[in-house]
Amino acid sequence: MKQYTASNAAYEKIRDAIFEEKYERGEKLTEVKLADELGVSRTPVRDAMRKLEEEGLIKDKRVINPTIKDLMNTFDVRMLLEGYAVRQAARYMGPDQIEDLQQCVEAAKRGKTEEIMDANKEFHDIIVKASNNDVLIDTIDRMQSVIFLFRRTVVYHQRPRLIEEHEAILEAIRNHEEEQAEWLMKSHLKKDLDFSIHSW
Amino acid sequence: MKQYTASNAAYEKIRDAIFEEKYERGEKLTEVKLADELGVSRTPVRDAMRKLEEEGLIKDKRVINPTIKDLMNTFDVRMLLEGYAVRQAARYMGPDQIEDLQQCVEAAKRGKTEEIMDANKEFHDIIVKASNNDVLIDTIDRMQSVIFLFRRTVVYHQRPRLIEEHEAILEAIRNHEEEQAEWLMKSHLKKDLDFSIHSW
DNA sequence: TAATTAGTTGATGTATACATAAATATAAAT
DNA sequence: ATTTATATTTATGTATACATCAACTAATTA
Repeated sequence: MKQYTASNAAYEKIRDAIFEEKYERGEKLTEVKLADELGVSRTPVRDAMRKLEEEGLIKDKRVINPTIKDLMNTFDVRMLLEGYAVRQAARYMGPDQIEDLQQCVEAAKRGKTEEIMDANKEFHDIIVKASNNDVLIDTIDRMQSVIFLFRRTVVYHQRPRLIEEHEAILEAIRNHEEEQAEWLMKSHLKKDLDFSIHSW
Repeated sequence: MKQYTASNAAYEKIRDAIFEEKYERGEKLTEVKLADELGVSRTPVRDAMRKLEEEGLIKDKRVINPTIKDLMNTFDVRMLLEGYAVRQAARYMGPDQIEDLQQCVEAAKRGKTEEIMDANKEFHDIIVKASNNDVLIDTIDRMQSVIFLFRRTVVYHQRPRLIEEHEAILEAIRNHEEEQAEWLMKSHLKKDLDFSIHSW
């Protein structure tokens, strides 16, 4: 269970500030300055910064400024892992989980910006979980922040054909077409990558 | 560049103590006790423990006790990532790097326990680096500790046919046979996994 | 006896003070 | 003016004190 410690609060605040570009890319973050801003001591700030270094949002005390290559690297790994995950999904997923995926697709069709984003994220999360591999799940989880940082969410939520691609993946899962599911997932992620790069 | 801070020293000592089973699997590690043993304050111990939690050697303040499933999960991810890496190696590696791999194989043939282990580790490291993907490199790096913890090194260094398998992979790389290299790497890792499980 | 409560111990979270190291600015010298 | 050396500031590393929280023990009561 997640606790409400000053460290966690600091972590979330700093992370969100980075997402909202309150701190610029490449900007040096010092412990005292952050501690002052957040009204806590340096100790929880250090904890938070360590966690942020883990997920790659901070590097050498500076807000990262991901390059195109960084993003490509991230997506290459993601394609491998989610490709595997969707294969497992196509093989083992039960009707109830498939129904959950269906719900995500529906929700993304109806909803507004924020909800669309959430539903699409959930779609991937469910598939990743279906891998039933904690190492894989954790690895993908750690990459999310960098992806999120890179992506301009305002633009991204209306990426063309995204929902159709999810639907196609869902169909492949439903029909237990592993090979097809993997291929669809990989090309889906490839399009995500290209879109992210070009809308940059 | 790595510094000689008390935090780093604490990290290495605790890690090695876990490897040497000075702390039992599942044992609860408290900050004060470790601080006393290492002759430092709690602060660097906390830093060290955080780092160890990152790489999965500690979970919830306890030394992890990896299950067979944990190991299988780790190897499944490793197979995906190193499979990809060796493909890149087969495609792009230059003669000098191939020579380095050759040296690893030679060294493993001649050397003694410790050197054999190092040379074989180095063989994989070179291939992983050839992926030219930092995200992938970091991900594999983080998994090493758990693999090392699980493996009984005394037994492992004499796993049958390990060197021959490395040689076969090297040949595939030399001949730019991507598909073959990937297949060989994956079955090589599969055998590693099986050996680790059965010699348990 | 089982269960609840109070009290005690121990562990972690947080703030702060001090020490060391890094970075920057200032002055001197070529 | 550029470099070298020195001084000053600033940031980080480490120790320690205190506060809070959790775990355990003992005692009281149903």
